[in-house]
Amino acid sequence: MRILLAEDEVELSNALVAILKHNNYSVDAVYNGQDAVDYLETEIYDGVIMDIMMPIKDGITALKEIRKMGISVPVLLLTAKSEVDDRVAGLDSGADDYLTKPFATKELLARVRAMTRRQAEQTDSVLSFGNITLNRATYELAAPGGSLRLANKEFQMLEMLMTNVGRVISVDMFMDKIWGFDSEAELNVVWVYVSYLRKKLVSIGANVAIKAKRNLGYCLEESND
Amino acid sequence: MRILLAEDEVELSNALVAILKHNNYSVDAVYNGQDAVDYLETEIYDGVIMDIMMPIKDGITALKEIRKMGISVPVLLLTAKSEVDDRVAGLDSGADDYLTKPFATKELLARVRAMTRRQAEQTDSVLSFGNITLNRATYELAAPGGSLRLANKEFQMLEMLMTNVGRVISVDMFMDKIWGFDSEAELNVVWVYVSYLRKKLVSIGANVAIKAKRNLGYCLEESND
DNA sequence: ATAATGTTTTTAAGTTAATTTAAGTTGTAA
DNA sequence: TTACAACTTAAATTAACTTAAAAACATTAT
Repeated sequence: MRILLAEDEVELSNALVAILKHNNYSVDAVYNGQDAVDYLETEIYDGVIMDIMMPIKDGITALKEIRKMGISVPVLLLTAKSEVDDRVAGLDSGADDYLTKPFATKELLARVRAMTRRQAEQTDSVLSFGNITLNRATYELAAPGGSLRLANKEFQMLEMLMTNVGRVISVDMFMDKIWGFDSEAELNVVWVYVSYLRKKLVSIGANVAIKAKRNLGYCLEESND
Repeated sequence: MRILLAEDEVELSNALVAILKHNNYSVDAVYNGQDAVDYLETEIYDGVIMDIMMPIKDGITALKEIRKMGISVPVLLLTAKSEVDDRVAGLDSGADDYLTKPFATKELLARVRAMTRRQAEQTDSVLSFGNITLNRATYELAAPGGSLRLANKEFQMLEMLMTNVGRVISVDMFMDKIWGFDSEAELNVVWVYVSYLRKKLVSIGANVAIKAKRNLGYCLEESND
């Protein structure tokens, strides 16, 4: 689940990124309304958390612009106590929900979940490629030879591979999306999980394999044997 | 019992959520008519409390839309003293009842009870899965080996599991629906109640079990032994 | 009011599974 | 044939889950 966070207070932004990452969201952070608009124009997100008071371009203006462009991504506005009027303006401009600062992280997460739930129900809950299927709701991986449940990281790796069939995914990309830029983890973990996944794919008789492209990364390929 | 509250005044909304939660309702709060329509389209509620004056889409328009979509959930309209005419329009548009602001919380609760009573009489008052049955009116849990009465939270947990057989329910979702965002309770309580329910299920010889899907949540499964 | 009872939440210690580290092994291109 | 990238495995660490028990809170009976 990809979230764009537009918040100019660096400390708060960093804290939110950490919290959201820890809750299995992929987060991109920007620090003003203009960047938010630019990012939303070129990338696809499942939800946006946007502060109202921001330099260069405020949250309301940014929101109006993206709605005018026909981008219907759900938006959660952050407002300070004193900005009551902005709140109404925000909802009028196409926000889906708002939250008053300061807020409990628990409530933020709940609202983000509520915001993205509809979105999640619409996207395909079962991915398939070759003779394998991956259930996004249960982490169940199935093939003719059997089925098993993947662990969190295993699932995220395979999900990335299956939603990017034909493209090569670099180790860095796995690290960024699954572990986060700032992660302390060694690149090694990616290799470890590739190894685990391969073993599991073989064990259930899958006809797809994770192929290494030396110096580039990995991609999923169907083995026609 | 799930209630959708559509009220744009944040203070009032928060107060009502607290009161309703305290009276064993699960409440989702939205702050405009459009969100109310969206929520009602995707989720099932036992009743709706809707303010008339709201940004983006007013209560009457929202009500008309949901009736047009064939959603027959009971709706209680909140109207300001000055909006007498709206009241008539509201009842014409398919509202079940209305209440004039300001109102006593006691009266609100009485009306909500009245509103949901019919609904409760219609919906299955006994859930069943495997060899267990759960009586929604008496909180009685029964299986071949005996029966017992569940406590409030125990009941709500099992009710959620039984109305979502086959789906995995996350700890966060339990927290959102049963305890509410603003709850101070630790995630831990969910684990504790799972433990209680398991013990009780075993004690009455149930052939269903609450299975943990690590990192995802819990689901109910029939054990075919 | 007070005690007795039942319910809910917290604490804490034990158990299991997932994740990461680290160190050794294999494969491949220059 | 060497150097580096890719891979594998086992052990160590960390996080998720389970359960028991006690504390906090609420309700009912005495």
